[in-house]
Amino acid sequence: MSKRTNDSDAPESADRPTILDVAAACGVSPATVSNVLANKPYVREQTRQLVLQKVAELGYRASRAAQSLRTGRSWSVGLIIGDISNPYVAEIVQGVEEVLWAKRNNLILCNTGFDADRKMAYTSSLLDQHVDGLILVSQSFSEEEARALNLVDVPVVTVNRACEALKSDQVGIDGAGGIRAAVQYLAQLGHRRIAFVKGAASSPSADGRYVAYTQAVRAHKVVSDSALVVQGDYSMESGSIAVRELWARGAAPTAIVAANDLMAIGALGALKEMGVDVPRDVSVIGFDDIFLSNHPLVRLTTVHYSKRDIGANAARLLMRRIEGDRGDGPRAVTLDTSLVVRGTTAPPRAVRPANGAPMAKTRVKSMRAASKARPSRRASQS
Amino acid sequence: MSKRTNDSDAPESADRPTILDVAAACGVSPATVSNVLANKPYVREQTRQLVLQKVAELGYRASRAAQSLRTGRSWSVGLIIGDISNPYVAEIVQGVEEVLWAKRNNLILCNTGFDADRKMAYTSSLLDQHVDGLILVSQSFSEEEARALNLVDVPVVTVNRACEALKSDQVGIDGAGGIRAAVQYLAQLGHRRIAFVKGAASSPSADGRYVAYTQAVRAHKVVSDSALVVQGDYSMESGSIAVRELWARGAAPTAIVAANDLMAIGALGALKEMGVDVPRDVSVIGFDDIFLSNHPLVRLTTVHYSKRDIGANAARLLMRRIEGDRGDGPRAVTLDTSLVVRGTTAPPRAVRPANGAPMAKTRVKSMRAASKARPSRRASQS
DNA sequence: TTGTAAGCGTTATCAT
DNA sequence: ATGATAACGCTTACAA
Repeated sequence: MSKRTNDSDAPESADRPTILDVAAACGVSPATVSNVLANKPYVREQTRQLVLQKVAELGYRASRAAQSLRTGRSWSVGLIIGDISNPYVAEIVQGVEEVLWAKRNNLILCNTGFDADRKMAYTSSLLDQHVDGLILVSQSFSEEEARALNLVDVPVVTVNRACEALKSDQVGIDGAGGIRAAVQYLAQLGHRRIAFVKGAASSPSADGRYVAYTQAVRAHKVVSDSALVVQGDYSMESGSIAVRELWARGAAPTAIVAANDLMAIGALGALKEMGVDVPRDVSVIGFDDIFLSNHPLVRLTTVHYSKRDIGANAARLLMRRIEGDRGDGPRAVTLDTSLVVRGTTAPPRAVRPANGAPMAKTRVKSMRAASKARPSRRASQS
Repeated sequence: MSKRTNDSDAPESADRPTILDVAAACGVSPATVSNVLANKPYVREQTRQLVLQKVAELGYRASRAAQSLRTGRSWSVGLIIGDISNPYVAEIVQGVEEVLWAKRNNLILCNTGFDADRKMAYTSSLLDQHVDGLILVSQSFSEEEARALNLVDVPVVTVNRACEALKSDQVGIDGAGGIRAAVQYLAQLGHRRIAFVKGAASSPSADGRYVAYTQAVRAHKVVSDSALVVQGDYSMESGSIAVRELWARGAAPTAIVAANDLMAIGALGALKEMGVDVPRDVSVIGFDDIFLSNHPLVRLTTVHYSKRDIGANAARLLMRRIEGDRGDGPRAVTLDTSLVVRGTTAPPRAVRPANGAPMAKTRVKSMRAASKARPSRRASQS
């Protein structure tokens, strides 16, 4: 019998039945109930049925706290992100959520606002509760931080950033390939003065994209001029400022590549306010293909990749590690990008009469966008 | 002494120190360590210092699982939302996250995709882990669901929806007041044919906004015609469709009020494609003031309210209950709205010459937008 | 002011 | 195939 007061006269008692209640109801030991619930192969079919029935009857649900305490697993993973209201982050979260849900894991969301203290506090709180793993989006731990947290044993995967301190798995996108495809496409359209709006100064991904821009500019023999490069910080606002800066410098470009969509869209806004027509006077290409970019009012040509896949891949990588995969060193998955041509790109004014279709709506794989001759190559291999 | 193998010769052992290790290191009992950590008033200052020091030295952190098991509290709350990639949801989450963080509570995020089965599965999983409370965004439990989950005792607060089954606290916005202010503003501008795009058919908030529209139309003696009302579902797509439907019906309106921004923006897209100029040919007002709406390319006049405040209020209400407030019945907080006049509204063509400033950028409290005579009144009181 | 000991609800290791 | 029993790491009476 249960030690509780709820006997059969009061079956709807307020507090939850424990495994002992189930065991008592079945006339078996708690261990057997546990074995049934864990699908152990050696329980007699008859007992299994009985237990299952009583479990349903009593509405028994195992206490996660007790399970965690006993097994050391919490069936939850921590997701540490910088800014949940950034539209592309939401999609990543969705991808993560989906695969975790499939494995009945919980997602514990931590929003740091890119504050290092909060990141540390959150992480150690997650460690307190024995999360089975950690996913960091656009964040990383320094050697020092990793040491302070004593981040041993708990699997970590980073998104859009490497973490040298741990040798953790990571998933990212081929940012450089995307930028190359964008520059190449503009070059083929006839543009010679292609400006670049850089991402946040502290961001590794921003560096990579900038390097890719400079390489592509050289490769396509297009004008390379430091006056065409302006620093942004990934925010929409900084895109507007960048454009004004560009024009203030004199020699305006005929095309602009921004390191992300938010800045490209900010640029679009500034251009509109300045009375510069897109794409007639200037072409604009972004990076990310956020929700907003496909809107009829925006129709931004941009580098596309699946945010949801990023999240899903991160979660899958993590689950593999959690499930015991100690395989060869850190794994890294890099997702492909593709250029989506929408309404903000066209040949520059000079060559325009000779060339049609400024509003093409095709989506093209990065390389194909520029080089019809070799349809099977990808930007990431160029 | 600790029963573990890590004595002072191997202080950096891999597995985490327990309270016993700390107690041993201090030469006190585990209870004392616990008391120190719980800030019990009666511990000797000297002991407190010693314990604190050793705790820091060993890097001891209490196991949440053990604490939960013992105390029944988990220091985490579940947040059940329909669609995390909806831009306005992200801001609500941010508000929730902020107040939970302040109280060092965890946020467990559950994305149901508005699927009832997933909602139920997630909820019972949250219950398994003894979450201290639940926040439901734009969702609710039926009597039956509530019974199936045995949702007793765990505090719940709903956002943008009531839950009659529980008599839970709720936070919402004065949607009706916002819609009234929108209609009133348009009427004062001189519009007579004001269309309305309804929200999702199953949504209580959509009903409320529609009712407010009909009342306002009557109050302002503007044309009331069922041909001016079209069903949407809160999606951008449905806003586009609604506009085409409206025009297909013949007598086009001179103004459109949409039950949310996404639909209003969809409408803007369709109007652009149809060559109908906004605001010259038709005015458009949305509801929500999402991030997108303030963009230079969009500049949507809309009903504003603080999404972050909604989240913060929900979290605060919940924390009060968790902390033991059993006060008088369900509490409800209703946040104010205000009309933000941007670029998508102007007087209708007929009266336009007589009236200026179609691009006013002022933000106005709802009522003031329409009635300069009584600047202190609010839409919610009209 | 501090220590002892019971117990929270599981699961794992033995026996049987 | 099933049952005792001992942890897991903490908090909290209660005793000292």
